[in-house]
Amino acid sequence: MIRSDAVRNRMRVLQAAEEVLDEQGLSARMDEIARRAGVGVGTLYRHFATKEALYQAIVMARIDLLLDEAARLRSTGDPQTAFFAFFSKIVADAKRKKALTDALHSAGTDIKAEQSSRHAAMLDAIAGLLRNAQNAGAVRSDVAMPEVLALLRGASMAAETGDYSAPVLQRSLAILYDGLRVVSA
Amino acid sequence: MIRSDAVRNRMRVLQAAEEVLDEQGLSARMDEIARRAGVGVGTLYRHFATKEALYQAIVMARIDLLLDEAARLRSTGDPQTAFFAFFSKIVADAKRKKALTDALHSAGTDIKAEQSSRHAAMLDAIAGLLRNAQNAGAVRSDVAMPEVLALLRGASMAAETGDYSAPVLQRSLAILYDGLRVVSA
DNA sequence: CTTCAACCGGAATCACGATTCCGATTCTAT
DNA sequence: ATAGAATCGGAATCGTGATTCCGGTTGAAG
Repeated sequence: MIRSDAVRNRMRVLQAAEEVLDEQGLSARMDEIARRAGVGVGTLYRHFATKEALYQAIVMARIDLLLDEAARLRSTGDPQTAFFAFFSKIVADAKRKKALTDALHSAGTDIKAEQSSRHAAMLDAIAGLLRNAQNAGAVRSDVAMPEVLALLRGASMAAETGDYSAPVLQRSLAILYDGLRVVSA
Repeated sequence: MIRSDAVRNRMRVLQAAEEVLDEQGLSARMDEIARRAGVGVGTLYRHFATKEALYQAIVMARIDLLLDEAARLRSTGDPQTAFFAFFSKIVADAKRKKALTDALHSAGTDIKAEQSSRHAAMLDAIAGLLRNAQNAGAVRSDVAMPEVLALLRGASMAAETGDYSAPVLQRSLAILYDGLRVVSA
């Protein structure tokens, strides 16, 4: 039988970790997370063997939400806007929830199994939206995934710094989107 | 009288620091810099009171080079391309020489006197090139500095990760530039 | 060729967080 | 109510890298 307090604490830890990681990114301290969860660090470590593991859990949950959103956009919205909407969604997420960006992209480094599967799913989702948008003539046909990912990464990272206001970010994205649509020059 | 060996060592330290910081960014270790300079850490610290100070020295030197480049472009090249050339120059610099990006931009944080003067000069240089480009009709007139800085920051950060090949970065910038030129949508 | 202040090298010290350990506390089952 | 396994809390421990210290060296001046 699983102890009820263990369940409660795990939930608290997860919630506190999400808050703190979103606010401070990877540099957040374990103490802070434990304190915010009203729990000792020992408890925190019993639930998540390492800071990295905790981080992964949070990030993967968030990626799942994004994947849902992608699916929704693919069916609901029209292909003309779905792609840009999802792009914006990711950037907005990066702005509010720090430390998602690197995990979201991350080329090399040490990727675990589950993590890499989410990663692949994410790439598929983006590729799908891109293809639809291109078929619908909403995005120029000469852009491929690598460029899109690089641009997405840059936009996310800039947003993550928190140095730019929402309107400025909005205008920046608008410029970027114009570039993705344009055919001539 | 300043000892000749002291002068020699200072130069070595500076050179080694530049190499190491460019390769590894802020996370470079002082030991490594000292070793690379063929000097003890003690010597390193006599010349630069802190890692931060050393970092500042390197970054400011690099910013000066960029400022020279900006001046050259403003006089030599035509306004049509000067702006984009400088933008690319900064991004290329970020790719090769890591850990310049944050210092180059950096909104809040603790800025020292000299540092902030360079920072202001940099902003002026970019603003000047942007204005010229807009007057020449090379850049849409409805974009302002904030957006440009945000885009520059994003591009620099993405380049800095080293996850994207030169061709991909090139294509990404091309898309961005198209967005900056476009008038319609 | 002395002298000695400035300069060196690098071991020792500090600082800061992550992670471990273990006695004290609960839960759950009987 | 009671046992005892699972779970707690948080002090102590580790690891990593920046910074300090100080006995030994070395260049410059007389």
